[in-house]
Amino acid sequence: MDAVFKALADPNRRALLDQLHFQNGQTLNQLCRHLRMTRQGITKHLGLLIKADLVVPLWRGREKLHYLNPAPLKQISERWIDKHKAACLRALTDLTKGLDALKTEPN
Amino acid sequence: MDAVFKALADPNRRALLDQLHFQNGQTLNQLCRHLRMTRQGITKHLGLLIKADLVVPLWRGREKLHYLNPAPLKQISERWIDKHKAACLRALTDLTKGLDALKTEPN
DNA sequence: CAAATATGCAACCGTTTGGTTGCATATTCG
DNA sequence: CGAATATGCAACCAAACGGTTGCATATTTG
Repeated sequence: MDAVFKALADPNRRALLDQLHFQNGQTLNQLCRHLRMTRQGITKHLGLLIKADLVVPLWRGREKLHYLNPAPLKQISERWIDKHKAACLRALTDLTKGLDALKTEPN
Repeated sequence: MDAVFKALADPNRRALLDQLHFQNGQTLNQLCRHLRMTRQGITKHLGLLIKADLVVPLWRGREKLHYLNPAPLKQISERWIDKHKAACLRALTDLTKGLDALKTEPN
């Protein structure tokens, strides 16, 4: 869970996910073409994505294919974001109540 | 957008959001009681949450009340996670296709 | 087998991050 | 007003991060 949030924190890693979203199962070298960075740098980013289980590597000979795994994103959405989304209305009423309280008891 | 992802990357900040989710509109001192850290440390974390617009501060006298703003989470969910969730089935078929290709052309 | 290709691993380095300490400022209360 | 309370601001520090360079390893190809 923490690994997923951390993995999503970097724009380059999100770009890698987007790239795989555009075409799944790309090799490391293929992914390197879309990002101006060293191969080794990208390897590190992919390492975090793999550790967070957002990407699944698959060896074919000397090539390493990379596949998206949407499960962790689904989990985050269900177990975290939806919980906060559900409180959307409540949060707004709380905030407006706070503002009202500010008006009615200005000091 | 990037600020939101970065803000969510730290477990302490997620704990602060959870705490506000439990009780909205808490002051800085109130939030300090639930996290073993200096007040100044928490101030920094809250600063990032506020900059990411996940938390809205509201001054009442010398107290600073903190309210959740669920809008950015909703955006992330809609514009990012759902997009990837939609590709869930596709990603799985891609992966199994990759595995099949591996079996049929083992070398 | 030798050359080329695809990747891994480790060291290194500047910058950011997470957290602290110390002190200043503003508001409330007796 | 003076004391207590609630917070802000800045400097500082160790650790993590993002990225590079250099070299090693494995696989394919001629």
